[in-house]
Amino acid sequence: MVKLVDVAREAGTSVATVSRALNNNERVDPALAERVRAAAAKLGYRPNFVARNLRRQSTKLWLLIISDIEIAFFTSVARGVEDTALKHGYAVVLCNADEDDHKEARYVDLAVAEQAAGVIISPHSDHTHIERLIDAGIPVVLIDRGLDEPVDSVTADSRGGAQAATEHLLQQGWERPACITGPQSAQTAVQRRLGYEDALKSASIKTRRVVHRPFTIEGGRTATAGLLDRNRPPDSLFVANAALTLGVLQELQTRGLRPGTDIGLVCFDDAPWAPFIDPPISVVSQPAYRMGTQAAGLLVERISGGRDAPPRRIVLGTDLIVRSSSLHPAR
Amino acid sequence: MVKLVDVAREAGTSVATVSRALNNNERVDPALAERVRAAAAKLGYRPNFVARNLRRQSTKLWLLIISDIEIAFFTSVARGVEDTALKHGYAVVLCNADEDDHKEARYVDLAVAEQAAGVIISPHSDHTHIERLIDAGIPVVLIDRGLDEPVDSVTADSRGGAQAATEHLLQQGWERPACITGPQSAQTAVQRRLGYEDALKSASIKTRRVVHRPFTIEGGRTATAGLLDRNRPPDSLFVANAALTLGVLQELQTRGLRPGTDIGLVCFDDAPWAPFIDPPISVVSQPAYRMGTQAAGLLVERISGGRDAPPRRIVLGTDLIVRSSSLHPAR
DNA sequence: TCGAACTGAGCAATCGATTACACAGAACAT
DNA sequence: ATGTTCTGTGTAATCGATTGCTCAGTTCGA
Repeated sequence: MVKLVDVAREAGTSVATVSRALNNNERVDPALAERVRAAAAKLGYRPNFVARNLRRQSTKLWLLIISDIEIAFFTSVARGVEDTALKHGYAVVLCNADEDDHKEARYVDLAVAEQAAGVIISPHSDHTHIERLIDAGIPVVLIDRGLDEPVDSVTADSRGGAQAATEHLLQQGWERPACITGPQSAQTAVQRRLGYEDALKSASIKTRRVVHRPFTIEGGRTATAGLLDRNRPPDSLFVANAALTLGVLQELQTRGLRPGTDIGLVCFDDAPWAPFIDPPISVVSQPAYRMGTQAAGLLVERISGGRDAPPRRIVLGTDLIVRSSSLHPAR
Repeated sequence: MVKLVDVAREAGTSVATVSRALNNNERVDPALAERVRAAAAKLGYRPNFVARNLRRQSTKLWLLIISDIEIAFFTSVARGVEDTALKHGYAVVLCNADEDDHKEARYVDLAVAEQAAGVIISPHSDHTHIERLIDAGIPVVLIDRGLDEPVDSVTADSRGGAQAATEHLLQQGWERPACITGPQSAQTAVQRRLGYEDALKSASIKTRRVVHRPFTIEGGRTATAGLLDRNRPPDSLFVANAALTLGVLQELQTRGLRPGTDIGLVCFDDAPWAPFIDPPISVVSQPAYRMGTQAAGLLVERISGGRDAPPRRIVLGTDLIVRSSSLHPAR
């Protein structure tokens, strides 16, 4: 590897001058600077970030720790974060915590040890590890899931969206809805459940029919099976995420039940395939990409601006997209 | 931040001893080592990786550079890589090159600058930047897409899978297939096209009907529109990836054409939603997770074992999964 | 008993880039 | 002509952990 001292030798000057010339020409003779640049190019010099970071005690690297990379929502978020980061000269790397507390902790430690410039994280549960980041003075922005901590956050209005979705089912004429949501530990799962219950309350429906499961296809399948095997099974479902939805569809298919005909269905989180399912799925859509850009924006401000400005919580609205799966056959 | 010297002071010894005690006790008095560990724990010491990496000239970090994070195939690969990496003590971060040469170059530079222990990459095109990695002595494993370079690689048998898919269409009784594939620059796109053409050749069909597009929903849509607007439109489609497939479905829906009834359809790459589309999509499935674990295995061997062992190319088989979209109504 | 071999621990060099400080020479003021 | 300021460059300290080298003290064999 060619290093600063090699460039200095080639250009016939000192390492200090080379460093200055290559960085921002702060008072370096233009002719010399040009010679240095030429020498660096000739030798193919690439700065060693490890050394630079050690000296500067800072990096241009963000960690984006997401709770499950297989959820399409997060990949859109990631793209939003990345596009914004790039504009501000930061590189973003993704870490997949996989809904696993232990893995999340590992990545948080990585952020500290590598002295990341900032972290955007969708915390797995309330019992999270962001304290370590705060202790280490690393700016943090929460995404998708908020916490009680005084930290910047960007979330979608899960509760409102869930309520709207459930009200839509009721308006359609479905009478016995159920809710399939994620684990109790996930704030989004709880919020979506609460929104569902808000709608039931307004409609004076007493039976709750709520099932918590991991946010997975398998979770959706078993939850659906359990609900349909009850004595008084639900006639419609509000499902809290796209992975769960695939499991629901699988179980419905097995039983020969057709959404929109035999059972009403609305899901949280729009997926690119939702319009092509048989029948097309009605969904609550979240502005995933925009959540990413907003979170990145907050992080940039937090890093460069005031570190002790009061935390900001951005809540973005959701849209109900009615397709066919939620329509009642009688109407 | 508490550092080694603080721990040394607390434990009443020198930094050298603390370092040794905290690493692998190589000849440190057990009692002293215990005192050191206690001091470290009390002070909450976390090693500074930046400094460690600089000194050791090596890290425990892998970069996984994938060409598009929104493709579900890659997220499965990522999980495979990660699970294996973890077992061997490496941390993996994902970088999304987004089918963009420039972004890919940025991440390759990041790998060099951060002195990554290894890189797994699905190169955007032949004109790739892995030479820089090789020059820097960083072990590389290619995934999904191979190159002419003498580098380890793990790929799926795209050509064979495409051929099998196309032969299946022909056997079903479809007579005028077309192929919608990715950009010429992507090796997988070309291989799948070639497999398609192999099948046509065996069946003595002369008309090729091949369209190249970016691997996106929009690409699938416009390709389908273009094909159907021809004088003699195809009666069936072989589509080279899941994103393209969504675009195809969109256009077919617009025109009121139903796969398996009005037009035959087989797609490369199984997606979790494929069974639930109307009608369920026949696909060629790739062992994505296993590709990830295999690639990680190669990288581990390359790092620890011989750096100059001859490169290995692993090609994994694919499975044709017949659902309904490819069936001919006459049969 | 004496020297060789070994053990455990500390000193100081090292990784590569940045930057505080020093300093020579030019430009300028008096 | 002499002192002051400014410019551009070089020397050396620094970031924090690792590790080669050194050395005091101990063990062991002859």
